[in-house]
Amino acid sequence: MKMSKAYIPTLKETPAEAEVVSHQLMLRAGMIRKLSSGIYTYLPLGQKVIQKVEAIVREEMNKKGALEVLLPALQPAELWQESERWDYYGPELMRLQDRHERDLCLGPTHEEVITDLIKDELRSYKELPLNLYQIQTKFRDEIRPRFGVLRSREFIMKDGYSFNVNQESLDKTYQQMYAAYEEVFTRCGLDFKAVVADTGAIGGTDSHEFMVLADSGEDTVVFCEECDYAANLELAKSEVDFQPEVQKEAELKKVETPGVDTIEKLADFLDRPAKQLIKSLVFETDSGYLLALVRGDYQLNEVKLKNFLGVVQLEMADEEELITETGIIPGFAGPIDIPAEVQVIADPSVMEMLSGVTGANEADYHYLNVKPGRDFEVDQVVDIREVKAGEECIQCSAELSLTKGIEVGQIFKLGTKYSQALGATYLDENGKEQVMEMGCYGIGITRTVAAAIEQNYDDYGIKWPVAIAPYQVSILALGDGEVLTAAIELYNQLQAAGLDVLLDDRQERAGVKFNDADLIGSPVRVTIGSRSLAAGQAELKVRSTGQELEADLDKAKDRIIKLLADLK
RNA sequence: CGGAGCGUGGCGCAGUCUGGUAGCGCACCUGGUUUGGGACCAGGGGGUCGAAGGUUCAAAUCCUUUCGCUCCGACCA
Repeated sequence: MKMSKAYIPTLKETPAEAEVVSHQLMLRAGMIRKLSSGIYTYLPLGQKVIQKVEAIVREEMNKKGALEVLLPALQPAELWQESERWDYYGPELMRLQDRHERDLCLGPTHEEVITDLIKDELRSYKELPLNLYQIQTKFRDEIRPRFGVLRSREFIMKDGYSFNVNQESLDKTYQQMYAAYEEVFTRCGLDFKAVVADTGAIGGTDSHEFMVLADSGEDTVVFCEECDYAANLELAKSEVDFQPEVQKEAELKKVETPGVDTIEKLADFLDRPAKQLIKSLVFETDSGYLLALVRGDYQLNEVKLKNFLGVVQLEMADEEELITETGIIPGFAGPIDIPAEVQVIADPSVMEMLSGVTGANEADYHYLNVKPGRDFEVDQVVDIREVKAGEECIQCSAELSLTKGIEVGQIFKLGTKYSQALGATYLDENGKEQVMEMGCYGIGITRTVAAAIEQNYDDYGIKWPVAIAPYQVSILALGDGEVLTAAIELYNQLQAAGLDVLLDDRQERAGVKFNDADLIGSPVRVTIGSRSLAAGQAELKVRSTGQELEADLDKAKDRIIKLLADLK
């Protein structure tokens, strides 16, 4: 592509609205423009990168025998009511009505549609397993779109769905997809980790997320320094010795603690470390109130609690209702002498305490010397705390670390959740009707593009990994006449060799061209000016490493091809 | 939804407190000089000041309502 003919509107200044690097650079490099909150237009350069990522995904999916389909984005409410997600999915689901006032939604994911298709078409075990995928725009009415394309309301996603005869077959497909995902993200040049993940609103049993490691990530990944254990913080477990150091049992004692309604204030007020306090949090569930206890120095992990309770929604109790209905006062809540109907769930970290501190369920009072079992009973002891860095790995006892990640893909074993609800069954060898086992496999295409930038940039712009660079080579013609002729000659040679090449043939000063080239971030930059031309040479520079070298014009093509090959 | 902030030419902003001819930088167009890391000179085009209503002789500026956008939080791929 010649720059003089291209539409790549680069920006010198960073738009004020862009907070994260990928958002800033995608705007500046002329890849995207915002239409509305969380809704973006992809300009030619952005579209080209998307197509590169899609091509890699297609290849790897096809290699595993998955088949591409195109599914409706607009879907009838009935389908979602059948799977009960019309209610469960919540306000995130983009809903609308047609002129007949029929309820519809814009698909955030396609389990319902695909299962509906399959249940009518597939009847025999002989036709299974089947693995279908789609790459298309999906919609989520995000509460707060942010970070540009990383969390938008409209985004491109690859979603795959497998239908298997049994668990064993599903396991096999799942493994294949896991392998395909590793291949996809490796080929995209990303530094990533596959981690054990929560299944959330999609549901199912096993799940892994593929996380691109970047500081701007919204997820926290827990991983072992020694073995292969890696999990999303939402699910991560650790080994911890909760034996209290020098603590003695003593008689329960109520003390006045005016205005001390947080763990921090309490630790300050009593001059005790948080680990000697018990944090009590009150939630509202379908079956009433629930008191969750963790040691003061831990954070409650709501996902763990939700999963234990088997609920999708979990709300902190409304203060006023809580006080009138149970007498529990937020800030001074505790497990001692609370109404029997309030369920008490404690983290193991609490149970070993000999002399803790809890709220007294009375404004401005706490209990000292609290001992679980003696002073209060708990209904369940469950791991509901958030893992902290430095704790022991549950697999090998080595130290755990935490890092930030951007989720670019997730795979699930759905089991029979949707096939059951929507009636996707088949006849087995014995002519008996069986429910299909399903799996689903997603990759955020547009998010992957942004994640790649989050991992590959410097002060001057993007440093594209070769495989997904919109153009592998940028040629800067610093002049016209012979210089331009030589540049076009090399441009033609490289294109003939199958490369995507961007030729800067604009009537611009050198500085402008250099800066745009750095911003757009082609892996290899070639400069041809009167100086180098006089010597019969072109100057090559590798964007990622800064490596510079000169090549004779007649050998430049081969040098460039070799450079690119080495970069992979 | 709670908290904070912002809407002035394509982009970045000043002007708003204290009402009085709508400005600056970048970008864009024309001509000239320049030409290896975002040139210079001269000339030029482009703005319902987010929208509606009100106060006033007079509103970007004051008042009311409303819409949009961004950030923090809850939530989530």
